[in-house]
Amino acid sequence: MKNPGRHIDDSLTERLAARGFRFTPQREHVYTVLLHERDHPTAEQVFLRAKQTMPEISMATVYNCLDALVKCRLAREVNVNRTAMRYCPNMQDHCHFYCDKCGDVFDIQFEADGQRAGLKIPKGFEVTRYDLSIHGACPSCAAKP
Amino acid sequence: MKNPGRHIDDSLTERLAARGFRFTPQREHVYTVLLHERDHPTAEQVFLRAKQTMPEISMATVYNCLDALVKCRLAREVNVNRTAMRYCPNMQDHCHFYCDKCGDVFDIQFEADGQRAGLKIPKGFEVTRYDLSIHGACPSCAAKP
DNA sequence: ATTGAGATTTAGAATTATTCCAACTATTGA
DNA sequence: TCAATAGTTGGAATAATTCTAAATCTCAAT
Repeated sequence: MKNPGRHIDDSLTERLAARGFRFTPQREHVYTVLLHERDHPTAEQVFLRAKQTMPEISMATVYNCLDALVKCRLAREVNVNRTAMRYCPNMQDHCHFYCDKCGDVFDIQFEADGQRAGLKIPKGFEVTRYDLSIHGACPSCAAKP
Repeated sequence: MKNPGRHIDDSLTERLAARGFRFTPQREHVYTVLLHERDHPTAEQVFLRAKQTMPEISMATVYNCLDALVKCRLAREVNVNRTAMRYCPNMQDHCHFYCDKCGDVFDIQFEADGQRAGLKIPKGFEVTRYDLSIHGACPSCAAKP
C-alpha cells in the first residue's frame, strides 16, 4: 500500500457521504485521533488529543464529529454507568469489560446470540441489538490486595 | 399472610440495618411506590408519585432513598443510554429490553452465563456481573408501520 | 468566477440529571 | 437527658451534553 492515508480519507469520505455528511478536516482528524489510541476515550479526552495538532478545534465540533462517526458506523458509543460517554473505533462484534477498580474499559470478543445465551425473548419483540457489559476487576487490579 | 404490611416493614428494616441505614417513613414510602408500579420509573417519576401521599418529600430525599434501596439490594439501577436513571425493584436474575421507539423498558428473564453465551474472558479478569441490554421494538411498536 | 443554498464550525449559553451543602429535625444509646 | 449521629430539606453547584446564532466553508448551478 503506497498511500494508506489517501485510502483512509477515501473510505471516510464515502462513509460520510453515504449518510449525507461532508468530509471535513475536523472529522478526519477526530477519526485519526480515535484510531490512534484505542483506550475508549471520552469526548473531552478526544478534544484534548485533537487540540494538540489542531489547536482551534472546539468541543462542540468534537461532539459533532464523534456523532457523525457513530452515525456512519465508524465508531461506537460506550456507556459506563452515568459517566461521560466513551468512544470506540473497533467495529467488530465485541462487548466491553469495565474494571470497577481502575475504570479502564477492555474489548472482549463476543458474537451476540440470544438463543445460545439462554435468552427467552417473548413473542412480538423485535431485537435489533444486544449490548453486553461485564463488570469486575481487570488483571492488574485483580492481582492487587 | 395476615399482615403483609408488617412483614414488608420488618424485612425492610432488617435490610436497611444490615447496611447501616435506618428505617425511615420516607424510605418505606419510596420503596412502596417503587413496588407499586413496576414500570422502571426515573427518580423524578418516583418523586412525583411519592409526593401524592407524602407531599413534603423532597427530590434529594428520593435520591437518598433510592440510593439506600440500591445499596441494600432491594432495587436495581437501570441505565438507558444517557437518559435519567431508572429504578427496578425486580431483583430476580433478569436483563432489560429497551424499546427504541416508545422508550419503554421490559424485564426479560436471563440467567447470566458467560460460558454458555460464548464469551471468552481472557485470563486474569475477574467477572462480578454481566449486564445485558437488548434493544429493538416492543410488540406494540413493532406492530405499527 | 459568482452566487446562493445548505452544511459546518465556533464560542458561549442553556439544559438536565444528579450531587453537594448547610441548617434543621429525628433517633439512638450512654 | 444529652450528645452524637443519621436523615431530611430546599437550594446551590456540578458536569456532560445540547442548543444557539453568527461566521465560514463547500458545492453545484449559473
